[in-house]
Amino acid sequence: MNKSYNPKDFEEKIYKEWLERKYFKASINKDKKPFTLVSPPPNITSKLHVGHAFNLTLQDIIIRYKRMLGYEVLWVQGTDHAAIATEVKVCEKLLKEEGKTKYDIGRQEFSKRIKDWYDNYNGVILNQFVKMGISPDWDRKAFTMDDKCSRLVRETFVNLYNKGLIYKGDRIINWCPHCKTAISDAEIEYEENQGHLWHIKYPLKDNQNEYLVVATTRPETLFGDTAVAVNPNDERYANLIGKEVIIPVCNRAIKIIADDYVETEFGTGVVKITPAHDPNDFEVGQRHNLEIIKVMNDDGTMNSYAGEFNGLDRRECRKKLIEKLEELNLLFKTENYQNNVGHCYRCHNVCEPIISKQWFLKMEDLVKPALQAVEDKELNFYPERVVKIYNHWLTNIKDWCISRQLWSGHQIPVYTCQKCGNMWASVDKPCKCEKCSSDEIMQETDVLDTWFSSALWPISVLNGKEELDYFYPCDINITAYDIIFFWVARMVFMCNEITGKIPFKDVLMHGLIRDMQGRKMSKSLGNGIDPIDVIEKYGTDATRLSLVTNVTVGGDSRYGEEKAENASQFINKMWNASKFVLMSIENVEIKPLEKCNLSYADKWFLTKFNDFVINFNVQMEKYEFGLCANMLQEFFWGTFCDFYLELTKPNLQVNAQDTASVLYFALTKLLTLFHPFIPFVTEEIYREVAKQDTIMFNEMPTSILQANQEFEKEYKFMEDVISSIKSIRNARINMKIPDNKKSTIFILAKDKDMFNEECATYIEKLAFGKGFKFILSSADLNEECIEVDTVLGKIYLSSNDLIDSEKEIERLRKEIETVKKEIQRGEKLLSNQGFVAKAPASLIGAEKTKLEKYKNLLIELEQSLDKKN
RNA sequence: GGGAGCAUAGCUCAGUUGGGAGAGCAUCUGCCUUACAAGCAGGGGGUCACAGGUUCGAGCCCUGUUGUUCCCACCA
Repeated sequence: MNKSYNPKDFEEKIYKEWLERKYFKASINKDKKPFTLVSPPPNITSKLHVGHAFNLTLQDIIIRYKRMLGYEVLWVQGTDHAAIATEVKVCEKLLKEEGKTKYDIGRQEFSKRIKDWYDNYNGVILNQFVKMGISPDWDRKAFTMDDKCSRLVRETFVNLYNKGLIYKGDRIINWCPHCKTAISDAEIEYEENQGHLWHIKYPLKDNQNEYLVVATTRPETLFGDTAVAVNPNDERYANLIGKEVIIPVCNRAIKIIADDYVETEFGTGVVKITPAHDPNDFEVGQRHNLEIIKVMNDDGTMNSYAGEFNGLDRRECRKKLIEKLEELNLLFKTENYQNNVGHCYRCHNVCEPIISKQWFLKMEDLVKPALQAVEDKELNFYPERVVKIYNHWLTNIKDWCISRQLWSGHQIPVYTCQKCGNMWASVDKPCKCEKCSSDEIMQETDVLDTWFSSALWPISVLNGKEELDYFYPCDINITAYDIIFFWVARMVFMCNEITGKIPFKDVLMHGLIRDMQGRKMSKSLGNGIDPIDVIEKYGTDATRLSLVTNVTVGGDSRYGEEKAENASQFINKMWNASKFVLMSIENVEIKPLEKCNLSYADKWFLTKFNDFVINFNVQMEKYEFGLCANMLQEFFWGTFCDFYLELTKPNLQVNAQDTASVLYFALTKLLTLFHPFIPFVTEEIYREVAKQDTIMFNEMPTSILQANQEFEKEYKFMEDVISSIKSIRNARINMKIPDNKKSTIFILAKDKDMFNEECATYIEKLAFGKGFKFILSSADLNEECIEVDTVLGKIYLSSNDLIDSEKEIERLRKEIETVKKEIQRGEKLLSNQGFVAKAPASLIGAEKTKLEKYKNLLIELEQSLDKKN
């Protein structure tokens, strides 16, 4: 092993070897139980960011953990085609440079460009992912535009279409004028907007001196008004119902109608009804058979209905129209008004609710089993509170708008005969009409929402029925909570529709990574951390460990580079401890643990280790990876290094073979436990220490001790030894005894049977400096010494040079105070009738024992103090 | 408008069915003790947001308040 830890020495090398040796391969193996991880693939346009790094680390931890527990693990990585994002990039970068639009080159050529672009980029993101050291089966790398995925998309569509679950219709949808496509409700992000509420006069047709005042936030839509509405019970306007008003500027007459939808209290109690541009107005229009007038073009400019404003952008039109209304004295007043305006989740431009002919997937029936599965605990969320969000969304869901007016993506597999008008869905492109055999058939031009294909991912990554039977349903989906609607919910109901089975049992929804101030990382704030930079500086292991340490299930976490530095320091510690073990086992023939002659220290450590491993596995099963990472580090550093390694040092001199064998056992088990978290360094050390090819397939320890091994007596005694060591260290520091003073130590032990040479050595080595010599004593000493009371008994340091009487008296006084407080506490607790009556007996017993102990200690301490005075 | 999370040491956070407030970083003190100064040993530092309640006992359970973050929602 190299002298110091440097991840650059081995991380890349090891990953290459893993790939060459096909360690990540997953295949049907009837001797093993499968474990399948399915999580949303990254967008092909992505760059690895901290969120990905965190997500991938969690996924790889569970995959490696389950692999080591003996499962046949399957984890497929790949990319999602992200139609909108890609199309925008190709249009606005590639084509713009050529001075062309997609319409100039036509759909066929454009599709070719898109494909080229995908071919170029597919793999870029995955190569970045490789840097995280993850272990998916790369041979199965998938892409949502692959033939296999595409075919499943078409099959699913046809199936749903034939069941009558997919329909085409005119509905109000969200239109992004920048992306020039419809988007679904889930893709809308509402942002607070400091806008205005304009009160506009609509003159009565019969008496143009009188008018109704209509309040609106989107005045430019007035060109599409086909009525104004009032509440039927609103007495103010009762006599006007059925009469007509004139739309200002537009000068068209529309009816005054009555509808319950109008709230009397809001605004003026009069609402302009624009069925083409507002979902509520659309419904009102349906009820009253109103005409539908669309006043905007696809790019957000006004059309000819807007008269003189024709061709102006909607925002520009609004400005000019208000000016005009003011001019005409038709603007009654303007109020500041705060409302929520929908923005496109991709380009962040304001979207327009607009009427449009689109394809929809009926949600009502699909959603039922998705809700039922959660109810039946067939589908579980971690943390559990996510269930509420999931249920709420699914119970209030509207039909899903699945069509997009784009040229990239899966084209809707619906065909229309130009001759007979027959419309049908087909998986493969038909060449003739199925009814009249005409070859004049046209395919729908729209493509499907990217999430339609994404939702099929758990199935589309599997090959054929046999794999489906073995690997599906999957075990877990690990995802950030921000895409629960896009991915998780849709995967559930779509996959269930296809297979009749919920696609995964557990969903682990982790939090988001924020900066140290708790802000979202974003380009505009410039507070983002590039995980590649962190990896460059501290290595993959440290990056991974820093991401998962100190996080809770579902909780957001704050991240700064210093966390990677801490993790790196820990790994360095592990490196050095391993070096020590390596030195110790050199030239030693390693014995199996059950044949070792165990020391007190060994028994103590193994007992602690055993408890730890059991608890570790319990937490891992609960997906408490953050807690596990903490526990591991604490155990390794605090228990293994700080105590056990130190305790083995004297034993190595006396009994090298047994001691080294236990050390070897402990280290290899520890490395195995750590491997899912920090795969590279554990592999590197393990190869060196165990002379094996890899640690990757080691059996994950679920216990350390055999069932018949009981070390309780030794364990308890060692706990006292350690406690005494701490007491002595304390005393020494308090009395400022320098390390280089020579002295003899005597101990008056309470339990002489347990107190052997071995335990004496532990105290000598760990509590004192090298100049101290230890002697087991049987009587009180008369000469003046420093006396330390410990749980084991009195310990005396004999050299007069050491004694600083004042310091010692001070220390004794301080300790007496502490002990008195303890006694007070115990007495108070035990004299509490309620406590004695209702607390568990074991607790009362423990408190009594403690009180007794402290009382005795107090007597001894007071005697010591008397002697001094 | 509805819902959820969070509030614990100077900072980042743990705290598993209620049973003596913890870790890391930072700070202070003493140590180059043959794995490790990226280290070792030790110390200081907390009204567990606030106010009630349940209980023998509350950081933990209940109610309310405040602050904060987020999600959902068509009030023109």
